[in-house]
Amino acid sequence: MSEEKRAKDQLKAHIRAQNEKLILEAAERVFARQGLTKTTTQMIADEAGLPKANIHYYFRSKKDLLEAVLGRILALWLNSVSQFKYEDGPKACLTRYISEKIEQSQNHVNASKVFAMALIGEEPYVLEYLREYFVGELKKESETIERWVEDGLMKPVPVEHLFISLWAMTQTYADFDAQVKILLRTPELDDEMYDDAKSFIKRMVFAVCGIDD
Amino acid sequence: MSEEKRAKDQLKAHIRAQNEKLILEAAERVFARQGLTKTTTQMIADEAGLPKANIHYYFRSKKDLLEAVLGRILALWLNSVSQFKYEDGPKACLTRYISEKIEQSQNHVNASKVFAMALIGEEPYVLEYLREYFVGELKKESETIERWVEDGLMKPVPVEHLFISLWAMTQTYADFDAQVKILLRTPELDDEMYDDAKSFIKRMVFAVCGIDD
DNA sequence: GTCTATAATGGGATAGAC
DNA sequence: GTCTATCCCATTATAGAC
Repeated sequence: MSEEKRAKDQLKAHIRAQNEKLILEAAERVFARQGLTKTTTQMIADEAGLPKANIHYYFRSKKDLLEAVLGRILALWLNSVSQFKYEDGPKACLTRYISEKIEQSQNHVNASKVFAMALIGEEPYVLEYLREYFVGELKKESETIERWVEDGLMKPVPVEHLFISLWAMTQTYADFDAQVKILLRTPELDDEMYDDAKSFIKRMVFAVCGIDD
Repeated sequence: MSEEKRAKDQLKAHIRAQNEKLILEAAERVFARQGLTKTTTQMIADEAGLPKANIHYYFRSKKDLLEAVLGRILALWLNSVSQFKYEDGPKACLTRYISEKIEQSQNHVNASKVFAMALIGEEPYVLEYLREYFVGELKKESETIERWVEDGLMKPVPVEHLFISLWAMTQTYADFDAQVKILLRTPELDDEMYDDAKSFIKRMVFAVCGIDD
């Protein structure tokens, strides 16, 4: 009997995990397309191919669902960008960082937009995360950069403003892709355009840091 | 009689102009704080100190009101940034451009946020404007830069990406000020911080363009 | 031109049958 | 765990008195 129960529980857990994933992915797409408030649970249900009541079965409220979506994005953000390693030196680390950030914009447009919307709307959930994790990350990176500066591997730069600029320049290709497409006169951004963005941003950053290109 | 009528009309026009301005300014603030969709006409009415029906008297629909707000912002955007002049040279023009863009972020935080929200939400009204005016502006600036490059006053740069980066770096201080404040560990952005941003962005741009600082 | 009261709609959430 | 039907509330918009 207890074995039968365990099997049932496993099945239930599996169904739950599968449906939650389905809903979260559908929600991310709809939130990105429609904006956080304009999005209705009905739209998410339609996108997921489920009746609306099921959305509320898996996520108590729309707010809970949004926070779950944001949670996935924030975890992704934290894991998809490498930390600086002193031994690798500024050129390799900055190259990798810029490449990864642009690739993030390229491969996770929806996630980036939802994050941007939440940030511009000052969602407490996102601000809390920034305070908790991002400030700490930045501090580590700053210390590495300062050692590079001391050791004459690069010129001194205001580290906070450098990172603010790096995020702005890389994420703008996802968040404001509509504007970018208009300016580049293209219906879609292709690999070459992202590569051009990467190269240009690297050139700027290397130039200001006094790193030979 | 016709004179009396004219006087009345003038008064009416004055009242209309005054109230429209009051509503537009209130709406910009609320749209920036709450987001475009979360904002209700009731909130705008409260912010303006008027009953809700008056909002609809002056602006048929919420959509009309949003477009009127965006219209003011777009006009401001177009007028508050100087065009490049060949004779002034790259250093003076880029300096002025960056300063003006940062000052725009500093002095019109709400306008910048509403614009960003409309852009991320791909409001047709804003996209149309970008296609109509911005692409043309950019083309003029590109031509000037290309002449500077030909005449050896600066190194060649991919002009579209340069402008995308310039807008991203300068507007991020308004649009994502919540993030900037967290990273700079400050409750409010002060003049000194905006000056630091200006200096750093100028350094980056001069460096990549090969202009002596 | 101003304002109260209300119509009309749409959306979040849930009860309860299956 | 799924889904239909429904409740309830917030919101846009307007009618109509002043």
